[in-house]
Amino acid sequence: MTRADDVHRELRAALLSGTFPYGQRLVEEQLAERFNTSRTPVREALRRLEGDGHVVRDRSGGVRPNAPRVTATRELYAVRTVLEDLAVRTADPEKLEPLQEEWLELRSERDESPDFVYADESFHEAIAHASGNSATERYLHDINERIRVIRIHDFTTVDRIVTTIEEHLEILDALRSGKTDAGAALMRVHIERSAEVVERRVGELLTRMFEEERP
Amino acid sequence: MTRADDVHRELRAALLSGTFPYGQRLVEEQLAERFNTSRTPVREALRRLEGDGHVVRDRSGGVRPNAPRVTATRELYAVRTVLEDLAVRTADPEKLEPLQEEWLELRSERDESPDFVYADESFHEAIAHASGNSATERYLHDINERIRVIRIHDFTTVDRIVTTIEEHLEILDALRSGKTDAGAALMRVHIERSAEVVERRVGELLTRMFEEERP
DNA sequence: GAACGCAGCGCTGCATACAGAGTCGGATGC
DNA sequence: GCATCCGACTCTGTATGCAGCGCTGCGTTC
Repeated sequence: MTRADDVHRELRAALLSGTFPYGQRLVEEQLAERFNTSRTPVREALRRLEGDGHVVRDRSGGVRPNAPRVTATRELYAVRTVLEDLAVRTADPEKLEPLQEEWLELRSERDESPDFVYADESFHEAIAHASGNSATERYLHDINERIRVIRIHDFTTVDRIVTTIEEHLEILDALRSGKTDAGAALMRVHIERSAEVVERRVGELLTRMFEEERP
Repeated sequence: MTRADDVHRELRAALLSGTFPYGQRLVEEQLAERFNTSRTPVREALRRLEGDGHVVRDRSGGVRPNAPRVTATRELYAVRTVLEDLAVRTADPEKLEPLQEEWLELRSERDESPDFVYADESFHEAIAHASGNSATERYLHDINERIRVIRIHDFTTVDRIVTTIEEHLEILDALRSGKTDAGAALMRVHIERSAEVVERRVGELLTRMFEEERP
């Protein structure tokens, strides 16, 4: 674990939690001081975050947090839908047993943690993994990284969490009984529902964010 | 355009053309000398290439070219199929007119350049662009980058080039007359054919590469 | 003869110095 | 009062030095 790894991980977490306003430039030297290191590891972390799409550079070389946009989110959901469809259709049902157990437990626990988005991501990535296609897995992971900053606000109500858990279990039921088409259809509806909720909230969310930014 | 950009671009081209044997370690200092610069831009370029999937790091920090594998190619083709399907179905037919003109010309020219793979890529990326979904475009571009090293060997025969041109024109015909489903079906067949040809050749190709590598 | 240890070295990770591009604000001219 | 120019400052891009890790190969020991 190098310092560049640390900075990358911590800075990403900070970006996702909204620590840095979208307009504000991320200055290498300031970040170096903040993370008690030199500019070199910070530079490296920033380049990686740029590749991850979490920051963008302006033409003068400055780096800023990448503000999520409604259009981009919609586009990512369109891609996600077809990739999840592919994953579901090629997933090996036998590999889904531990996942089912895990989510049955989650249902009984009625976990309301604000980190639910991570649990949700791991559900979808587990299905991609069960498909045995590492490319699908990688691209879905990338999409998750990009929409996480929005999706965090998808699970702020208990209602959404409960619905999500039920839908996950329905999908697993279908897949484990070999009803692939049914599972794929359920998955499609599941993702469309999430897209709707997210889209409804992202507008006001961004408005609020940009208002906070201007003192 | 910084030196890191230059090194990134040139090194990527060198990797795709097979300049560096797959087993051989890419040493920062040697690359710096080769590109007439210092280690810093080389480091940055290597980090980006790592993110692009063109190089991999071993646990001791060394960087090596990422060898294409049959499995990985097959997985990438599976993802490509569903993304091209999405692109075709959402492409704006009106935006395809210049593309059709371009490929009608290509047909009459019977271009047999070894760079045909780039023309082919630009066809598929143009359709993704016409879909107006930049995420689709980005992921398809990424896939093209990853399979190019293999696909270069897809177009070594005139036959494959002629077939490809005809199929491209059929797809455009269907899409421009509003027959979306037909276009999508044609595209699917088109890509499956390419996958078959590639898969048939990739085995022997890799064998040859690894033989050359051992003196 | 095999296994272990140690020294040498090659390479990466990190820190820091320097140069040049970009930016902002103040002074100056109209 | 407004536009413009100039200079100081800020920040990035690049070069380079240094420390430490890990590998290799040789010698030693059992």
